[in-house]
Amino acid sequence: MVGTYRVLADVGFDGLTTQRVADAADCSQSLVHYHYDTKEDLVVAFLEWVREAEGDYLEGLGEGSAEDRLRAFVDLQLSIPRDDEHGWFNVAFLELQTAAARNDRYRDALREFTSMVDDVLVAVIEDGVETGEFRDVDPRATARFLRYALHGAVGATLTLHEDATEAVRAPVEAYLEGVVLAETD
Amino acid sequence: MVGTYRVLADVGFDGLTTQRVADAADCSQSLVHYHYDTKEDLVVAFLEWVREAEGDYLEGLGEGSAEDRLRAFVDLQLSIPRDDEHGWFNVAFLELQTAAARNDRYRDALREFTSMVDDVLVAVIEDGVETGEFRDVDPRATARFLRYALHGAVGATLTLHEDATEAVRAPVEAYLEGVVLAETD
DNA sequence: GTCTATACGCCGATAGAC
DNA sequence: GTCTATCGGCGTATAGAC
Repeated sequence: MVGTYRVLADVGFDGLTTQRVADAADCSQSLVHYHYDTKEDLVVAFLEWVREAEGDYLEGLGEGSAEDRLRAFVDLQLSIPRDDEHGWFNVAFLELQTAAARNDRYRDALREFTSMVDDVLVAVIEDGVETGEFRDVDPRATARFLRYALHGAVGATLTLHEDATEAVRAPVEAYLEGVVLAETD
Repeated sequence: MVGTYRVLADVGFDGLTTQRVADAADCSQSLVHYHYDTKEDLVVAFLEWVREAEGDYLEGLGEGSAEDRLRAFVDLQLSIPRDDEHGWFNVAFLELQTAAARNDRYRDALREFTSMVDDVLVAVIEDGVETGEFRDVDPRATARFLRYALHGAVGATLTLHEDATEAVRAPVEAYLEGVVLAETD
């Protein structure tokens, strides 16, 4: 699994081969097939393995107020670096998502990621609405809109090298203030 | 070029091979290489070819007021169908975008698409700001935020089969009313 | 321009020894 | 569990005839 992560970061999902995973794990290619019958099995197992780490990652939102946690989420998304191993792995993760369009098993596995994110966001927004920090927005719809916007920005940064993660900060702020956060004036 | 389009829609960028393009164009594989030295050349030429069609596509925004044209853009993006040839081609286009992360030539070609979209959107928003239909928002930042949000939603619909294009309509409307459109009350 | 034939490599997966 | 060896297939690209 660790080897798979490195290979994905190195050469992308497109370049993921059982031989490269074997090299990264310092074993023979056939041993990879001994543990995972097919390459598809390997990938699905990897996605389940990495999902647990993702859970911890989302814990990084901390405690604080609903507004703090929402802002922490935005920062977390927009702070994905472009040139280190983590960034390159995220590129591979985007490749995997497009592969999911034609592969049911990948799609099911990846949907659990997005629903995990949504659940966290929905909880934060519901909390904010209840305490009066936020306006009376639809938590689920707002969560998904925010997820899509940030995902789109991160994708453009990682793949097209747009300066999206910076450029989008102000508009996101405008959205939060104009639609989500309770008016303070 | 037409054959390439069909192949991409059929089997995706991952499944794009010179042999399949040859089959779709009803010629031999070597003839493809006669016209395009490498597969990469073929893809770059294809992207330039398809960009012209994209220009016409964006003309579909029509005339109308700035608000009408902005809404037309949103509808245009959110009405991409998931199961016809056009939808599958868009999936392949997403694959191509992720490939751009590791390929300079693809990246340059694709950036021209996004800057084309941005230019159209910026013009609409500038117009709206001038006429007073819109508030005094930053046209470029607003355009990109909107592009990212819609792109994220379309991507999730096409790849993960989320019902994003529907779910996002209300939040987008809330964004337009709460941030972009001039207050009418 | 268009073809057939082919070189050459890498892929996923399996067989079989240890 | 782990290895080496190997099969069959498909990928890009090229050579050379017409």
